[in-house]
Amino acid sequence: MLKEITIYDLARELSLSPATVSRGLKDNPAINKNTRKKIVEMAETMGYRSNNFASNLRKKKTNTIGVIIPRLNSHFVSSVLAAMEKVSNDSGYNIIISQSMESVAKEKVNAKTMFDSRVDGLLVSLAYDTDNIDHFEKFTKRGIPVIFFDRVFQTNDNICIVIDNFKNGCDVTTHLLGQGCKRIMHITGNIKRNVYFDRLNGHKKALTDAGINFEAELLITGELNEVSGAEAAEKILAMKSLPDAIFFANDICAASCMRVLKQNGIRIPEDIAIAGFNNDPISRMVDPYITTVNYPAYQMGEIAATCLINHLNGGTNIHITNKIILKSELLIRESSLKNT
Amino acid sequence: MLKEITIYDLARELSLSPATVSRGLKDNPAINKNTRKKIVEMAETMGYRSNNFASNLRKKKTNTIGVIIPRLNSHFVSSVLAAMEKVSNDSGYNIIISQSMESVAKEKVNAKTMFDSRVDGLLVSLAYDTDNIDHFEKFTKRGIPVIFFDRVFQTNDNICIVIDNFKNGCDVTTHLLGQGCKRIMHITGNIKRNVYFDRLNGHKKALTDAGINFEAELLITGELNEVSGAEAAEKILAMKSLPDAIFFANDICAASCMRVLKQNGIRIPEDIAIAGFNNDPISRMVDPYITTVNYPAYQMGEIAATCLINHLNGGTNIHITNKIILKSELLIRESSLKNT
DNA sequence: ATTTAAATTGCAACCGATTGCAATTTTTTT
DNA sequence: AAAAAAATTGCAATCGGTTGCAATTTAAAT
Repeated sequence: MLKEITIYDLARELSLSPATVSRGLKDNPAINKNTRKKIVEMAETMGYRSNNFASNLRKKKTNTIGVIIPRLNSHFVSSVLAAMEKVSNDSGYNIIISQSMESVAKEKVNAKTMFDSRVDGLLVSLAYDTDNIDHFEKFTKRGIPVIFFDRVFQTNDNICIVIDNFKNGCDVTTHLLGQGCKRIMHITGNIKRNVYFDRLNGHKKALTDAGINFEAELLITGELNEVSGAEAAEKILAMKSLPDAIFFANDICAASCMRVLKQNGIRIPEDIAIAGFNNDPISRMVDPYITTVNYPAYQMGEIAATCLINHLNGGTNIHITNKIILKSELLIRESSLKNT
Repeated sequence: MLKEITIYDLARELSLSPATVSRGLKDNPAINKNTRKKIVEMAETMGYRSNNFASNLRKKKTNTIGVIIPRLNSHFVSSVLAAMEKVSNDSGYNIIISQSMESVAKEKVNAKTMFDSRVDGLLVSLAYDTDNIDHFEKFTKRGIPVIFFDRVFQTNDNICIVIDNFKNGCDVTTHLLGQGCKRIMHITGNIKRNVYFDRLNGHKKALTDAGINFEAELLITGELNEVSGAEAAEKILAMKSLPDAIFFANDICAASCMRVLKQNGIRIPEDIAIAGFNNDPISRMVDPYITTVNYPAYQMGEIAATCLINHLNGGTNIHITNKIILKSELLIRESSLKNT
């Protein structure tokens, strides 16, 4: 069990003061170049490693960013996290990840844990049923920046990074209409959640523009997972008059539903055209490939983290910006192409 | 911007010493029950939160566990992490996650970062090409426990948590043989990696037991991802004599390959039976469902974390155990059922 | 050679919780 | 009621790095 080397050890060895050693290691411009060189070399040979706790204690800064996500189980989330991790590490920040498991209750607990661990900033994508963000107030009150991404709750003084769900929803439905579809179902999640709310409204807008009435019967809200996809299929098969297209708010649900429909002899896209959302790899694994909306997950993570870190480093002031909208676009594939 | 409350503030308010307050908050038995009660209440009303850095600095313990994984993009990894997170949080530990992106180089950097952040323990699943674990030596030298899971490198003095890949590999192939298959391909990853090596050997064993020679032509090693699955399909379609079964070392690759085969008119399982590995959700999203091996991911994460934390808390001595093997079993589905 | 300015380095107080040991108070025993 | 034991509480040092300010050294200006 080796002994830990401190700046005091280095100082003694170099006949310098700990203050000078500290500054030398931190590239403080007040330190002479040669002195710095000696310090760094000695640190190297003695196997010194800085003690973050001592440093954090004094600086009242943890160099840690907290990330709260609903669940760590989609390609989307994985990509976002990969980007956040890269950006953070490159800037000398650590990240702590925690999952709300789609529950506000757990989200609140997680927020408290993050608070108690004194993260310097927070990146959050909200749970399924979160309908206010009071539990993040204690952060803003203490001046700890919180940035929301994807699943957001917009207020006047928070920052959100999103895609244009309304426009994308509208694009998908417009595309389906363009394929001659008239009875378009929409299968989505909790419409209290911005992403689903906006996609639905985009869908409605496209219908209205085409002079078609939105029928409540053609809307199903659920969990948007594998199981609910299969359930949706059963419901659809039981309908007296089938839809000619289905727009899902995510690809997993679309793929799962499509499978059951196919098993029941429905031809995709001939009988029913299908479109999903997210460009999850699964959309390219099933037959036919599913038309979807490409979601710039990696970029979203990158931007969210960069934005937060810039702010923490005193660069750009975060509070000038209020909303960042990333570009996302419709990817048309076989599952929705009726006329070729 | 609220001021942070410290034990000194509580002490002043209660006319006690900081030492007593500290003990009171930590349920030290030396403190009188009534005093403790007063302290806790005052802490509550004043909104006190403990400063981990001061505590860590003094105690030389971080209450943080590091997790290094190849990549955060599979259902398997997500499940493992979910479990680790739960167990850790329940025991008052934080976790830091980092991805090696399947590269030893990055794995080494990550290990260094973890070391410098002074994690109390480490949970590791190795990268694709890691073939020694020297970069974890500095941990063991300092008495920091390291537990390997899934992708491991077994030596005499480390702990590994795994499934019986050999047996499972053997089971899969035996099942395929039982369906009357004779030319069974195996598509796998880098066979330097234990998991792939063992599955391959299990496969060979089953063949040998059935009196069938292993043909090198029937083995493909690759990245085991979506792309490599499609590539494998092309290779197979180009073979003069097709295999009658394919055993993939993961489900993603199996699903992707199956899709291309189907597009080329190959019937699954009639022409070629297919089996995967991991019980990834995708195995139940494609048509037909893919026969696979159920991998107890959540339990693996749970056990790995529990084991580490028990050790850290001075419970069981980790060094008595050397290897933990979890139960995993073959899930037979349509993709491999030739005779029904 | 002096003065003035700039560059280096050191002093010493902090950051906030923990803990061995001593001091004090309370309870029990004789 | 005095002595001994047990229960509480406090003192003060410690963990290791940071930083405002002062002190010293070196370089530039007069």
